[in-house]
Amino acid sequence: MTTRTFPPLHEQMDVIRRGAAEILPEEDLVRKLEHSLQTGIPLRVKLGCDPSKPDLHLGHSVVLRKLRQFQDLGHQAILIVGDFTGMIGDPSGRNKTRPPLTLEETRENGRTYFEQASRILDPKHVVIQYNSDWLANMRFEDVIALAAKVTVAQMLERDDFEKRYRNREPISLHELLYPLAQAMDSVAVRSDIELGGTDQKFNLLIGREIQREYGQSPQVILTMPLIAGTDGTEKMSKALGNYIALDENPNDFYGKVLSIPDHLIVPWFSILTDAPPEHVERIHKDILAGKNPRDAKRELARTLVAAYHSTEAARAAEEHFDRLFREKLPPEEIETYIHSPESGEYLLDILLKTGLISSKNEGRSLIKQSAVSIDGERVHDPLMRVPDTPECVVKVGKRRFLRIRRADTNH
RNA sequence: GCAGAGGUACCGAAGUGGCCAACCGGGACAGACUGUAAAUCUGUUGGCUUUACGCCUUCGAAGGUUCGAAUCCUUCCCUCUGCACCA
Repeated sequence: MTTRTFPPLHEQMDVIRRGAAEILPEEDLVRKLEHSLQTGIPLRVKLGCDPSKPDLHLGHSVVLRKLRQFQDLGHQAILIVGDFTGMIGDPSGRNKTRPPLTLEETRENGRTYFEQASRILDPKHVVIQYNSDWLANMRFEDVIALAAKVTVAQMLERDDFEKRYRNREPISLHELLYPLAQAMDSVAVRSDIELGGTDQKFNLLIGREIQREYGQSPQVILTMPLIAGTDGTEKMSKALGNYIALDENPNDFYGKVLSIPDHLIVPWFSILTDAPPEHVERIHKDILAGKNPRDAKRELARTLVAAYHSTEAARAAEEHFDRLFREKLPPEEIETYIHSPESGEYLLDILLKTGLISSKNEGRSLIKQSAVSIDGERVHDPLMRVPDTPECVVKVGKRRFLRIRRADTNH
């Protein structure tokens, strides 16, 4: 363990507090930071990741960004891949038990998780641990002893369990063990601080209790607010489809940000970007003063795309968006399908084959709704064939395009 | 184990022998409109085709009754509640 120097206490606290929902207990954090300042030993900051759903989105970025801040302050980031707990399935926020994964699947997912998280974290200074390393070796009596440390009433306090119980939805016994497993992770890595969304508060607190049982100084817990998804009401989650993935391509990323309701502009700005608080405040005032929120939203979209891709990509995405939706022109790059006239294919066949429609019925109904056009001409006939031109562009709905090129045309 | 309730399309939820490919709501998709992929209004939302009151597959699973079943019967699987049992 190398020793190092850290920024002064109040500076660290300022950074750590920014955007946090809760720090419990704050005095412990101060104490731990002071200790680290004196000894030069970094704090061990734990974040658990759930390998059952390895697609990270902006919701995850909130807590990852916080972890990054700890890294930048000189502390040790510890990422726990829940490969073992993935076999249990975390019930949070969902009313269906997850299908259990195999250990191999969770390992693989853990890898892609880390890849995506590296867009935010400093990947060189992360310790990655797989919790099967310690959980898989526990004996049944160890598990029972662990389970004895909490009561059923405590477990049922957890909002998700309580709700499901009240709604007479199934709760499997093994789900109750999840918080305990997560707590064992804290014991295993001797975490000083554990990060999580506010929905994790319960689990994080159990970690404190169990660490104490094992004679460790309990971790400080730091929760981050959950952000609303693109629909503006529900929290961002993959299950609800209101998310923006971290590896979303720049164009979709930009477009999805622009589609959020106006009231999310300020919260997203302040929690998802590095924009200084004064700047966010300025934007907030401008909007209240009647400035068109579109401009702020465009800036937000550019900022986010720039953070996850590049400034260049952000500009290109904005141009692409304007081209498509303001000027209603086809995009510059369109997938091309080579068509041989003698094949006798109907337009619908081609659209189905290229995935622009998922069934011919869908295609027919889209044609009926005048959602299909060729080179700007509306298609009305479901038995339409490809026009006898070297090349044409088919548009389905607002966003689906296909260039069809005749096979004999040289290019 | 006993008793009661229940399992319907992406989700929620109607439907208890034919008019059911299945009301309605959400979501999704589309058209109009718009600063926007927002809001609003309208439409579509199992598949196939010769687009038709046509054909095929679907209402936990498998069988059966019937001219005809999501709807009735049998067996099985699963969930919830209560009781019983219980280290």
